[in-house]
Amino acid sequence: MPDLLLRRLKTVAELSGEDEAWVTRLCAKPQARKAGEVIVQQGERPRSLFMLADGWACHSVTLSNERRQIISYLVPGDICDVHVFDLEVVDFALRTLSDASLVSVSREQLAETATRYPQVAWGLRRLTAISGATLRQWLANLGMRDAYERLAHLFCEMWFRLEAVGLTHGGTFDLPVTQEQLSEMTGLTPVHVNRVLQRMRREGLIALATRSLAIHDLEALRRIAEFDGSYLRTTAPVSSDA
Amino acid sequence: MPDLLLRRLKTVAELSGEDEAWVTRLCAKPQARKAGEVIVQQGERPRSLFMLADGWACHSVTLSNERRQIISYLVPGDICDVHVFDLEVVDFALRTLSDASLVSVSREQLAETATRYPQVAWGLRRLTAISGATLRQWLANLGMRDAYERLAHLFCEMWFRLEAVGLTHGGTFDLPVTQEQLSEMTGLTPVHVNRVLQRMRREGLIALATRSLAIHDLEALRRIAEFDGSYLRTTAPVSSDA
DNA sequence: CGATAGTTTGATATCCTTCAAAACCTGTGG
DNA sequence: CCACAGGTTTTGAAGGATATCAAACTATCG
Repeated sequence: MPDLLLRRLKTVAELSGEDEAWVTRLCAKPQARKAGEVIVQQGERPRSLFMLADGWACHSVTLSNERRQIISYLVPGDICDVHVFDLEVVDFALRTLSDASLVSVSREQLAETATRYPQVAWGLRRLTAISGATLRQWLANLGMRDAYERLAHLFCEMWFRLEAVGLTHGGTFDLPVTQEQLSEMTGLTPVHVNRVLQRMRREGLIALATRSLAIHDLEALRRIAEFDGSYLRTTAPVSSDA
Repeated sequence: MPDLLLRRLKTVAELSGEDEAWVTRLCAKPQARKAGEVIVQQGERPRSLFMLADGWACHSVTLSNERRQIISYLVPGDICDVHVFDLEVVDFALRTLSDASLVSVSREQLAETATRYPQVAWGLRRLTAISGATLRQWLANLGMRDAYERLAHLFCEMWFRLEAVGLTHGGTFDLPVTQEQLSEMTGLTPVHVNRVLQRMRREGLIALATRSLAIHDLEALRRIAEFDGSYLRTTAPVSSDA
């Protein structure tokens, strides 16, 4: 919880002391939210930009008949959507998956960031670009892979994203998500997710406790999913521009 | 072909005469490409930002075993990816689907746009936001809908996107895409796509000629797909900001 | 300790894929 | 103008992956 947002930003951009101070100020007053709260409704006008300081959240789209798809999940250090202010209506909901802590950035603060802290702005752009890439990979995941591969891919991605913010401990990480929610992420049935998970356990790939996932054989998971994490782009940045 | 790019931009932002002149200049020298060419390879460093002046193109991701997923398709007036310059490597390929005409914008030109033509920059941001929304809807499409609904959704989307740039004529539009490619968009088998198309014809929803699609019952397609086009956001913009 | 949410199980139906071959176009060269 | 080549669409039969439904279990928490 000690500024994971700052930590995350620093993985994608070089920040000066002033930059850091500004970011710290932006993150000054995080709001606590309970699991399962709706932070932003599909169809609302954008009020502010959210960044996730702690906990998990997700973007989702809902159809009339109760069908719901999780479009992306957010872990600590992620920003929710930099483009919010560019459209008059947001096309997806933002919901917490676990108890969470959110930082809210106003339109004005964002504008000020752009003009006075270009490195921070650049970092935000890069994070945005990364979540765009993640979305594309996910689309590919749904389109090309079967259930087994899909879940393997998901777990690989989670592993690397959480590792980047130091949220893994010895092959294990917190997974505050039900199988039903995993099914909403993967476009599968809860029942089927359950069966695939059992298979993965039987094969010694993972172990799954109530709120945490242990990865026993990351290499195997990567092979199964043909996972190439380069889209998560965690290398140090080289240069910026205006 | 008379600047569809300009036309598209004007659907999302108010442009002054100078803005228009600048856009026209950017679009001065379009390059012609044949169908099926690879414009940008997965894994390349970004060289320039592409905008599609004419024809169809797509972004795609490929897995080793020949599996390929079309991540998004581009129609005239679309920009290919504003975030190219924010990452050191691009994570998806850009390919033409038909003979096409592409405008290429350099890093410097983009920077100049940002500093000297804020309205144009705003328009580009909005178009980017829209394609992000489109991507999310597509993900939802793959995750929640069956083959029949998926194709219905795709056709609705195509209809409204093409209409926005004046590329529909009396219920019909050019569709320079094989069933195989439709299958790569929807994550289905070519064979199955074929069967669903036949069903749609039998039901009087569409008619499909070699290179063009006639929508016979748009309302029915919308109902089937629960299509809500508001994410394509084609209303006039209200205000900008720095 | 009982209520409630989450996970597991089994049996059955369906959608979609796979493979392989046939039919159909469209453009090209003789 | 015909014939043929190559790509695209269509067809059929059969298998596999995933969904559906409903019930039994298992945790967790007040």
